[in-house]
Amino acid sequence: MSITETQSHFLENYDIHEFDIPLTSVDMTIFTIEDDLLKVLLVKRAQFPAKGEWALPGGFINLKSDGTLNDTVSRKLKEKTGVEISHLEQVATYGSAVRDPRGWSVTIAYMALILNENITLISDESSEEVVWLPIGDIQDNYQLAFDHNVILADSYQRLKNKVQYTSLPINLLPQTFTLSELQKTFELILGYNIEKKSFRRRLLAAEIIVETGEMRVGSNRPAKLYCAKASSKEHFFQRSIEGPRN
Amino acid sequence: MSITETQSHFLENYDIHEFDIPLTSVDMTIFTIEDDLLKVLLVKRAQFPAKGEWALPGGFINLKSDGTLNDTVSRKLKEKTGVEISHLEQVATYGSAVRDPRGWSVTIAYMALILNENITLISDESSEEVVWLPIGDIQDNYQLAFDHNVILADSYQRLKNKVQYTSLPINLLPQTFTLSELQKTFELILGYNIEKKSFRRRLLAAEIIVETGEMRVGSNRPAKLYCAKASSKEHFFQRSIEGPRN
DNA sequence: TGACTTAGTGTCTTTGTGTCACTATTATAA
DNA sequence: TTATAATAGTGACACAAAGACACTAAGTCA
Repeated sequence: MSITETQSHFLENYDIHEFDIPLTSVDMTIFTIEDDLLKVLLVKRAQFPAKGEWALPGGFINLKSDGTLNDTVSRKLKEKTGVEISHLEQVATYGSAVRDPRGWSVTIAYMALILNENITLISDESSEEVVWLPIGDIQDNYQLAFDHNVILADSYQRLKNKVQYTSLPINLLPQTFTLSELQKTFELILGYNIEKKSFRRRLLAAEIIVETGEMRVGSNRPAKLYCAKASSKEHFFQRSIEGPRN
Repeated sequence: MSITETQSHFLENYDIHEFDIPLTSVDMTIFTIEDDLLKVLLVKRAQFPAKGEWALPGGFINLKSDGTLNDTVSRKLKEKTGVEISHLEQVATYGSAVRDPRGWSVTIAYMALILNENITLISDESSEEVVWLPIGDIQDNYQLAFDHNVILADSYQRLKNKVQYTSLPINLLPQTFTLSELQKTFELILGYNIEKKSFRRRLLAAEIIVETGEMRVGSNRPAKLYCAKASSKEHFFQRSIEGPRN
């Protein structure tokens, strides 16, 4: 037999269930800004295990319909929020014998940023409630299912790190925005204030946003509106942005 | 029934094989420095699928003996090289319906740095050959099994990125080393030369290495020997190190 | 009209890196 | 013994980008 024939033979007789393999799922930390707070989407689980507990949304890969892991995650997000993702990235994969009572399990954790506009959260048979909760509130007062507190903390840390040297927060704002609004978004995530002049210099020098010509009018002096260049929703700066030195 | 009793009942009747779950494995890109070259460990697969092809080392989780994913990876590394890892980090997780001919599969990719000293590579029933190959050579001339060329490229990119703003290369050197040796290691990985003065200023200012008091004698002027502080094998610098401006 | 608020700028300081010529200390070979 | 090459290590200025902060600009609201 040739190598190819032998391999075909091998595959015909291959039974995936013959070996012990871990349960494998995806989970996601979906961030948005609402009422000047950084919030995360949580679901109350309607099924065992961890029935009735708060958890990050997630689920199993559909081996029939999902071609890739990204398909699985996009599908899950759409099931809960009905919207497209603005920014999605893998954070880390967690696997151990004890993190799920059903046995050895692996979960691939993602972080997503979405714009909070016209979103209606959707419950289904797997989740009896779906809500946005402020990140600080969750970390202080919520005991999440499985190891989701750890996953949440890691995702938040990743977000904070990236906000120090990328333009990620643009993904949390609408099409057009003022520099003050953008700075406010950075500050909400980082948890400290940024010097106005440094911030503006940095963003304008990067040439990743463009004046629309319109102004935001409302309270006090009108502000220039900007929109992001298509390719610049994840611009990497050369240096990190710092907080106040004293 | 209470919630707890109901959950026990659920678990007793839970059969992991009832659902379709993907095949889940780990793969690792193990880097070392040998003969002034950055090299990666490859194995020639002795088993189907991809029998006879070169691949990154990896394998399945042992649900009995491995408590965590890290256990799996450490075990695999020890099987091939017999040594402990100096630095290990998760790079990314790859999953799709087509990356493995056996069906839907997920692999969690790790990157490891090890010191190339007194290592004897070990073949076993799963790999008929185990070798160190220069990274450039692999990328130019080797068609690896599965999607391992992509995994290798991503791992190498991660390494290069981190070398620009961390002290990772310390993990590729012995206990004591000179600043020139350390600089050479940075340059090998980055692929460009660093200005000597900038490099030394940066490392000394970070206070992550200490003079041992000994000198490396040999050719020409003796050089001070340094050793890394325990906690500083992954120091993060505030700014990236750059190549020459022109 | 004047106080208040938010938008946006001018400019000096600070920090860390790039550049590059210079000194220092050894091996090696004439 | 001395010159030369090679590697180790430093001094000093230039430059880039961020921090600090006072200032001007243009609106709202009483």
